[in-house]
Amino acid sequence: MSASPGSVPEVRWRILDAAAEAFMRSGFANATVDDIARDVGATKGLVYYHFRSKFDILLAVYEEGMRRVREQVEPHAQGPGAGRDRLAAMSVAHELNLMENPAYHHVIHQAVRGEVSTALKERQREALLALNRLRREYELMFRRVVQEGIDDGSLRPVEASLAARILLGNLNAVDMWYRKTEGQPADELRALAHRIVDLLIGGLAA
Amino acid sequence: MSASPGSVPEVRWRILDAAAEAFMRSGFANATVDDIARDVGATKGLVYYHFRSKFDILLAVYEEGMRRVREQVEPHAQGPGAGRDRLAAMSVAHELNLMENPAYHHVIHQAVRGEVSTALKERQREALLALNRLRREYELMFRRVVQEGIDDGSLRPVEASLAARILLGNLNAVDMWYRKTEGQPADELRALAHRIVDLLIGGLAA
DNA sequence: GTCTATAATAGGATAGAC
DNA sequence: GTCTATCCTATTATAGAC
Repeated sequence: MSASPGSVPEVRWRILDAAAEAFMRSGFANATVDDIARDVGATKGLVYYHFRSKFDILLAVYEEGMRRVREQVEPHAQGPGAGRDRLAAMSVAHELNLMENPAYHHVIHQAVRGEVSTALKERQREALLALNRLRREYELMFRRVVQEGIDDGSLRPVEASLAARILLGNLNAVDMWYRKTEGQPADELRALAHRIVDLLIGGLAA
Repeated sequence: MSASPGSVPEVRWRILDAAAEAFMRSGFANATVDDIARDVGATKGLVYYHFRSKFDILLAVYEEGMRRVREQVEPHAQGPGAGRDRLAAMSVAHELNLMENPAYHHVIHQAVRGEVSTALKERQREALLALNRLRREYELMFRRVVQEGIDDGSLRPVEASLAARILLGNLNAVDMWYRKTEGQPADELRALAHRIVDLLIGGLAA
């Protein structure tokens, strides 16, 4: 498949996917550019033709991962429904996106935890900071909806910032144990996501 | 303070603490033995006198972290109380231990996620697997108590294994944002831990 | 026990052929 | 665009002085 003018060449996506997988498997620092190239079925030369450095690949994975999850989640934040219902819809969408793109999310979490810091050029530091700001805004969106839910009475009057952090932390914790299984039907995934969100919002207590 | 015969020399602890901090700060792979030595106020030579390799330091941190958290949490698993109450007590103890030893827990999480895999000697592979088994048993203890809570009616009849994973995942997610602040009073920590556990077990719903 | 070399090597990055 | 060959730096680990 040849790339149309101005579009992103297909091999770039394959590198991104392979990199996300490798970074998840071994951690960013342990994964080598050779690993990535091998998974793509090529050599280092190709990778360095498309990306300036290993860290720039990480940035691209981070950016693409955020683009995908925002696209799915943000539409649910607005709307006329109760805060609790919007929060649940956002949470399910986030969880589904995570289960469909585990490697991308895993890489984002490594970046947020700061486990990717090597000696960075100014340009790269800036880019990482910008992405972390984007991530922070994404988290604040959850907090805003929690607050709206408290205000409209659909959620318990808890501390919104703490509750939002815990909710999102929990949603993300799934990346510790969830692994995509080949050919798992979409409705099974949806059911799992709903059960998780129900537990988080509804609690464990009888 | 000189070490009594057979006891662990004090400098070993300082190395362990410095290593845990460095591994948390930069990730295991990025942290260098020089970093650790500098934080101890010594040079590499000292570190390699006390540990055979960087990976062996990780193993020691992992082991010590698990020892500390089990010591605090396991006593709450038994006893006559309702499952829900025991689960809450375990969760608070786990959370307090995490907030008091964030670096140790952070390192354990890296190991569980498999972000520490370099080329390992057989001896090291074995040790890592043994610790991961220990961790798994620790998690199963939570699941057992969840099941007991369901059986005695103090918890909702959910899927115990999923609920336990989510609970523990959430408790651990705190390591993403919590940072010890100097001289934070112990009862403030306790209050925070209780609020978190209350949210997790009681849920967000009104 | 602790330090100062220094050996050994892996892996990121680049140049240039094709 | 992609590959091969090579450079080069950072870092683990060791040897030996003190």
